[in-house]
Amino acid sequence: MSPAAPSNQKARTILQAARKVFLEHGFSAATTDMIQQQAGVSKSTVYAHYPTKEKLFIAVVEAECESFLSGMQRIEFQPNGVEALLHQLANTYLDIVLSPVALAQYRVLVGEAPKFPELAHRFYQAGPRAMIRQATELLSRAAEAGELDFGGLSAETAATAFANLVRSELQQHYLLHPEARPSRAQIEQWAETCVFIFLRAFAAKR
Amino acid sequence: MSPAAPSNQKARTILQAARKVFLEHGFSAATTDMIQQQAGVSKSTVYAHYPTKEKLFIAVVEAECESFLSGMQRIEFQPNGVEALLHQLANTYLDIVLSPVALAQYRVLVGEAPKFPELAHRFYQAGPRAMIRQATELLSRAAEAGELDFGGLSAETAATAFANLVRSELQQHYLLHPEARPSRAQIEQWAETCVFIFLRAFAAKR
DNA sequence: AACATATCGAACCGATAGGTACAGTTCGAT
DNA sequence: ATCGAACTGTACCTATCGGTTCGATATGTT
Repeated sequence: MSPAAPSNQKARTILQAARKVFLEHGFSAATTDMIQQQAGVSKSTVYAHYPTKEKLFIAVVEAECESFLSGMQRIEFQPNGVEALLHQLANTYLDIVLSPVALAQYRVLVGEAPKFPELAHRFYQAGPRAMIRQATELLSRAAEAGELDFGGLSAETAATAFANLVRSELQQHYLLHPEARPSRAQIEQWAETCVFIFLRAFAAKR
Repeated sequence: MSPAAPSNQKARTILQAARKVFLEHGFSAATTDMIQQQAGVSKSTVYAHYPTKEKLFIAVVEAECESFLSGMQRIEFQPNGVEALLHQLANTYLDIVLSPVALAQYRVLVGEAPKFPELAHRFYQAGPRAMIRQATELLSRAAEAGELDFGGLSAETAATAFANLVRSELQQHYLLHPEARPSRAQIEQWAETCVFIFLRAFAAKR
């Protein structure tokens, strides 16, 4: 089964348990006992793998950031027309941002940002910034193809606006209403609205 | 000085101290000792006025919500032209949202939303929703005056889009970078960008 | 068989948390 | 002069926190 195995298996188990507990309670309110119990592991084992609660928290968040980043880069858009591209972007982004895990992580990281500034920055880069980087590239391709006209704004500014327009309203709502669950219909309707507005502002006149 | 006075003075002192401590450390990490010390008051006095730490936290947040609401309603816009109106709206909103106090409160409330759902909802209504309500009214007046054309969207949807476009990018950045401070120039530039985009989408063609 | 490693379980440590108890003090009102 | 409410200071209670220690046990390797 397991004991004397050179187990980094246990390390992963602990990390998963810690993730659940931290995302559920935040850093301060989470206790190492809860994590140990959730992992089904003895307390000594936890501290054999991670020296302190803080380091364990950092390990959890960094792992989550990496998975975010690799998940974003795997997304590929084959644009047949700008409108379809924008729809796909908006829906994909909202699916990620409004997932229970992402909302929980956002809550915790924002709440603990004063205590873990570097960590908050890493999340900022791995999450929102990565999205904007990708959107910038796709939108500037569409502009090169003559389908969009930013009217003097940079592609990055337009992409920033679009990403924030898509994200912020629903994200804020569900950040502050943790027991409510977003519906697919609501997501799609808001995505539609965002695409409509963006195209009204930036669709090239032909 | 004070003692046997029927003092709600002390209650206010304690509330102020609690506000500072809670906004600085969040709920879980804040201690009643810190609050007592900050207020320059004995521990017994704190518990004479507020039965538990939780109730004290709730009192702090509700007071802050009320002050938000009354502060919002006091704002008056005398628009001479839509563009000026949008500029004023954007700058005013950003000034509020990016103030250190508002950022700290947002961090705490988002972080503790799972533990205090009703409180988070009250904040949602007193903050973001109040802003959107006001923006909706002003924008629909501008639409009635023939200066805006929402192209089938409701005034509330347009106002929601504008408010979120204005707020989200910078707010997210400073939520996750607590030690950085927004500059007036940055605020005004982003406000300008938002007005530009909004007008490109919704300015009535004459 | 023997050893190293990983784990367990539970006791244990010092610190600190939220909250209470209580004896004494200061004031305003009667 | 007295009374009672508000307040202070401090000691105290109990629970729990993060973290350590240690003996027992079970395994894989040699």
